Amino acid sequence: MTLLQELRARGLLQDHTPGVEELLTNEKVKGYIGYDPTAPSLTIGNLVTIMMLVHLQRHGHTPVVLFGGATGRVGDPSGKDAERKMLDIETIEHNLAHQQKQFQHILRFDQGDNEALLTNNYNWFKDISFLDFLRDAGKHLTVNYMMSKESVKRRIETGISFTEFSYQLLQGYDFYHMYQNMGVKLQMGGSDQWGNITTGTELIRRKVSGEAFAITCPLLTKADGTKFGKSEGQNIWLDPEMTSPYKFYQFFINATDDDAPRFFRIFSLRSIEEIEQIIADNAQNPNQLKRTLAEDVTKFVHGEEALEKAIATSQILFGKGTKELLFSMSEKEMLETFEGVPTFEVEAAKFADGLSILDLLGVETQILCSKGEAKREIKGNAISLNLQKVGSDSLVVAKDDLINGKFLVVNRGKRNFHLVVAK
RNA sequence: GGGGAGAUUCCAGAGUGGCCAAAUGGGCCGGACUGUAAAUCCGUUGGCGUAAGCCUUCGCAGGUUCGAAUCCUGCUCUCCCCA
Repeated sequence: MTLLQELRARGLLQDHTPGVEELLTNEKVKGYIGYDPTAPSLTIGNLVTIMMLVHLQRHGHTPVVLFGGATGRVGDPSGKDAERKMLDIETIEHNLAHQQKQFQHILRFDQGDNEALLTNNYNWFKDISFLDFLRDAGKHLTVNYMMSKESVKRRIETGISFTEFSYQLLQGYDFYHMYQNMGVKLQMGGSDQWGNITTGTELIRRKVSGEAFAITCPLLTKADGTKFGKSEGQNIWLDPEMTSPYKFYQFFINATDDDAPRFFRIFSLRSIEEIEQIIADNAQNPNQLKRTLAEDVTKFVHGEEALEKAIATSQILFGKGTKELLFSMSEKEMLETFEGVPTFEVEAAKFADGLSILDLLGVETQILCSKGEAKREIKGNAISLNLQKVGSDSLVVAKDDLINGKFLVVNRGKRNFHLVVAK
């Protein structure tokens, strides 16, 4: 199976330039994807294109990660309705360092003939003067050509700064530079990047009569049409400090049934044959499919050990968990189980003569925003303490309610757990 | 440059002197049903208070009034039309 066939089978192929198939069968190719350091961590949304790099490498080619240390300072208009906020340089450097670490878990950087490479376009842009750039890049493409791109057209009415307008030229220059200096012939990315990518292939053609190639993947959406990658309005990050492996695992468990097969094809490292087999076997059992999906991805991103913990926690919280079980757990077990569950500390003394449930929820912790909200939620039967529903907002939490004398498990709704630690 | 319209609670959008913490829809959150899913139905959606009630909120700053989101003045911003 060729790379292209594999990407297609996995739902990771939207579009490609002619001749890619031949290129990939005839030679070992270096292919890159650019990532803008606009956040301290990569997100699960980024993971989609990262999978393209993973498969590229698994097919014996060389994946190249390009960090937009320079272009991240400018902002890509693609898919944006409004001008983007600029980040300061310290933030960008900081983000970049973090993202770099994450890639080291995901791609293989230590493997002889096709180890992954990593570079930063600041390396070359920092030495190019504006005049040089106008001569070397700007001269070769017409404004008419640049304006014909969808990302630009969409913004012509509402306004686009010269800076964002120029973005495709910068990205195109990246491709050109890497083509010339690193032998990179392929650029991949989300389908929203098609315009920017082809600016690159065009620049390469015009400047050096070279031929470069592109592959894009569809933008991943959920069955309900909303953007993939957020949970309760929050981003799912790949950094375990920012999104715990438990939450990460839960993100997939909570996927809509209809999405599970698609997600599974995209994110599982299993062979496509095995994937299809598992999907077929679980046609009547979507929950099992989602479990397998969640396990595969969590293991891939966070490792075996983190996965085990995420599963253990999930089982206690959603499966066999009872108040009695919680009280039978040791302090160590508690901490391990609830690692990754949002945790709040409250002074132990406050429990000494009883702490009202409203103060606990709305004042002493940020589980809820206010006492008013706490009252509403309790009235709505949403709050549980140590896995038992709180029926009255006049409940007082005393020392005896603390597991091991220091823990409280509070949940709001059936999915949002919190750990309160008395200190 | 001239003329017009507008800025309301997360969003859209009612409200044109007291009955307005502000209709309705969407979203969010929650409940029921299920399977930690979707769909559906239901509830909630500024803060404090057990409550009566109090406090903050309708672009910003003043003013009129017993009382203003609603009236007046100035300011800022947005949109539309003409030039």
